[in-house]
Amino acid sequence: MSAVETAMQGLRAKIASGELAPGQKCPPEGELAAQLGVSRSSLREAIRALSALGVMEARHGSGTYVSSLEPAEILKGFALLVDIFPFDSVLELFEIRRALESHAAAAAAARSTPELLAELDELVAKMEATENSADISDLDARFHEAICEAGGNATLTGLMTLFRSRGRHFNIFDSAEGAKVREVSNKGHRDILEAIHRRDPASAATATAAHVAQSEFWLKKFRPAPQLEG
Amino acid sequence: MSAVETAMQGLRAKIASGELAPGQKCPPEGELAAQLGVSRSSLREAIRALSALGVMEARHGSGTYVSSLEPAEILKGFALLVDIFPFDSVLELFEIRRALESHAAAAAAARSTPELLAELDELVAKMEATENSADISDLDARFHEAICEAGGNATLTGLMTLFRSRGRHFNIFDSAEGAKVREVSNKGHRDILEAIHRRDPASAATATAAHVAQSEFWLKKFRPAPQLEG
DNA sequence: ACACAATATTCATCAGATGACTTGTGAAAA
DNA sequence: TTTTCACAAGTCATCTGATGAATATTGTGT
Repeated sequence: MSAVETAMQGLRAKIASGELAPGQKCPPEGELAAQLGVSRSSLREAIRALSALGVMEARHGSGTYVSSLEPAEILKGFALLVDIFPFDSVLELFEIRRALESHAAAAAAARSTPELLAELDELVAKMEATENSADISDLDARFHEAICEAGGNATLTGLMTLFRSRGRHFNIFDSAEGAKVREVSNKGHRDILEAIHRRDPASAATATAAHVAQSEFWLKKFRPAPQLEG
Repeated sequence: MSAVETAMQGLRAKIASGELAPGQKCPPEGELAAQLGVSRSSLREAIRALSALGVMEARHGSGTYVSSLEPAEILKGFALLVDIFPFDSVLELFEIRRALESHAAAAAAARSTPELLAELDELVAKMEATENSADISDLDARFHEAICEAGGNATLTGLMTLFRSRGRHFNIFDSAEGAKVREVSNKGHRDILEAIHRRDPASAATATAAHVAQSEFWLKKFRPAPQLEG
């Protein structure tokens, strides 16, 4: 086994065994490298790899820490990854969104609270009141996220937020038929919202599936070039 | 921006722009480091991070290559991650499995082929014929994977295989009520199989949801310690 | 008790040297 | 001609040591 693999396995073992608990500070690089029997360079590469996976976090001047290990938290680090997926794969993500967001919407409808309904009402009203595509995109993202959160599964919520992040770069609200897109999108949100108001999980699920499918349709139709910032 | 971040962004940009295409070989470390304006050490850490994310692959003595960038392929690298998730998070993964595998099973039922049916028949027959828990675990995994594959979404298939990988470590077939577990599990597989034979997507979905829920129930009940190898 | 400066700890980066592995080349043998 | 083998070049892997930068701690003076 290579030195870096040795270090990664060693760290993984320390974490899995509880010797290094989530949030805990690790020994300094030099000491840790000695413990694991590798050089500081190799240990640093191992830590860098685990950092990329969201398992550890190195803070300059302070130390290296084990992260929370919550899937929802870890998923946030993968946005960079989704950005470079090929277009066809993005379409596969939409199918997954369709299934999972429907599921979450049904759960949200079953357990909705006045607070959730109030927030969703406000978001939909704001979306219908503006034509600024950036604002709409933000409101739309929050609308879907709030429903996922209400579903009660933080991992699912994180996964959906991650998958949506790529779609947002395509800015379908800015396309040639932007007005039409907004109109149908608003209608979709209304349908979902009403189903949740009625505490109707089945309708919430089908409305959400239809809405996501609609987004997918537009994305396929326009297939605008993604905006790569940075 | 730190040196390693600079290198990662640079590599990401080269990949996103197509300068480095999937499968392509990168320039040697020294040259790449010079291009990006960082030291070899920093570049190596960046490459190590991208390797952990499944975006690149360094082959000793040969060179560094850009990976296929297929989500299904990239997901395979995350098994290490799922291994260290806290137990409660694993339960959240089961809810996701329930939704997604149901979806895939419905799709598989709608588009099943004689080849798929033949394989599933054989897998179920073998599972019913043995009591070896390791074999059963393998066959069970293949059964679910084959159905996901038939669903036609490679990303979804990869995601499910990843999520299942953690559950397998718990070896519920070896628990105190192993015989009972096997019996109910086999019944669940029969139900799913028959629904697919009948080309009945709705039944396939509900049978799959019930089967996954059953697995989740047992896992909660026994909560056996995971076997950490390595 | 508080503010602030000095000190210590720790990660970040760089440079250079050496080892290990892969690959292609060319010569020798079949 | 084809196959086999040794060798050399190219490349990644690892280690060491030194220096810089950010943070945490300590001590001091008010």
